[in-house]
Amino acid sequence: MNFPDLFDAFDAAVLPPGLPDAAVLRLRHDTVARELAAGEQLDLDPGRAFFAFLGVGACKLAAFVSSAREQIVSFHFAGDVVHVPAQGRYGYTLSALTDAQLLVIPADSLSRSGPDSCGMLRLASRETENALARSRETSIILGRRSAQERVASFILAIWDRLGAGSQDDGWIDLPMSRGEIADSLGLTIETVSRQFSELRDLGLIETEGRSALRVIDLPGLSRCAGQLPVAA
Amino acid sequence: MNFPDLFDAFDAAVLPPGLPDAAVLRLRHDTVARELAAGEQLDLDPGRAFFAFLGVGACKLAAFVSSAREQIVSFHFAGDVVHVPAQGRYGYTLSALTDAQLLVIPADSLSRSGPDSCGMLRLASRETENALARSRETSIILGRRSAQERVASFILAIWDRLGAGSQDDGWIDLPMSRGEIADSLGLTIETVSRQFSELRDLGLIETEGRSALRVIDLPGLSRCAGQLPVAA
DNA sequence: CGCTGCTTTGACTGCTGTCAAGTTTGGTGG
DNA sequence: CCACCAAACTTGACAGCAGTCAAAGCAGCG
Repeated sequence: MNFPDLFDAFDAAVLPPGLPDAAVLRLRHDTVARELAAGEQLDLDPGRAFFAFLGVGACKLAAFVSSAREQIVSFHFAGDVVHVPAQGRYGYTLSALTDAQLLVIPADSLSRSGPDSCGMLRLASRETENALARSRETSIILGRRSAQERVASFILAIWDRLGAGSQDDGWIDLPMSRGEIADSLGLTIETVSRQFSELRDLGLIETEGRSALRVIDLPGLSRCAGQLPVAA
Repeated sequence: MNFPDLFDAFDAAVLPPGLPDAAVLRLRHDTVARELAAGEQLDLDPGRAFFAFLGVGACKLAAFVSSAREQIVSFHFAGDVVHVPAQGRYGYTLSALTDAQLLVIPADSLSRSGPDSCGMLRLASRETENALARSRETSIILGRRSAQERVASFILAIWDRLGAGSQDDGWIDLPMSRGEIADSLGLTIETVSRQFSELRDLGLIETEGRSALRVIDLPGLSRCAGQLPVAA
């Protein structure tokens, strides 16, 4: 996918309808396309915040905590808009899990003044709010859940995200390693592996090779995740 | 403080300068003042998102996880703007730790269309972004830190927030209980209490009664918190 | 002064991290 | 097509930290 196609996809999927052409054109002007190979990391000015629209592939947003370990803030897939914050107490990096194509949009280009920029601002506000909601859910999972609940929650989330549109045989491919799963759940590789094995032994999931995964018993897995129905 | 005083404080502290009078007036019209006694909970439409400006007092924003335990998302103090999200997977509540006075502003009233509303949108966007940054830091702390590091981080954060403007003798009053601290750090009451005792035995802090606290050795406490200097 | 609820401390258990082998996987080059 | 290799994954043994259960100590308040 080249820049025009990527931008069109972005326009169709994300931009609110009815934006003035001038605003879209200016946004298009500020936007840059990037192609990342699997494992490659997006190199940006750490002092500025960005939004990234992921057209193709899968990415992780990670905070640098120490040389030994990073905390993965979120995983993203085709069609997602990622909020990459400016460096505060921690530095953030966006890296590709698979070959990826994305658009990079400086956050301040969405919030520039001007009579026609309200739509852009609303977009930025909405995406930031989405990111906030996801982040707060992450906090809840990290604060209160056992290893098994975390892994089960993770599988459910990935299943929700990748299972629907995937092939009909019900298998999905995890684009991230066990280590990356561990880094996103605040666990070690070994514990993640053990929990995968246990969920397999319980007959809730099936795995094949490093990355193939199938959920057999969705309600059972939800129970393992400690999911409560949303309080009415 | 009555409504006009509260709103003036909000205007002075938060609203960007140069907003059109009409926009400020409309915002003022959509804004409601609330007074909460300690322990009381703000009762809002759970289906809508709000911003709250805390004029006086201290509050906690909590997510309802199970009947046994809540996850406290953040603590807030006089002058803060709190983002109270609409109910998603979890319901959120804002409760007063001390007697509090606050302004409640529906989030959509900041994002309503109109040529003069860009300033409001920018405000909403900025506040949401602040909340996101704090939430991501929380995730990092919950995911990767030991009990002692969490408690030390918590004390440092509170000290930063309350220590500066406080009395000159260097004591601050914690408005939250050990249980609430535990709920915000993903620990149990007993562990929090043990860590307070240990930090006291280490000569890093001093406590008196339930709520009085003084930091004696700030660098030492930072070391206990496992703070890394921001990577250059 | 005595109550109630919060906090502290102690003993013990269990989960998860650490360390250390094995085993599998998927790719690479012969 | 097969053999080999490095990296990723799995499994086991063990230790340590934090949770659980229980009891005692305090603070604030009528």
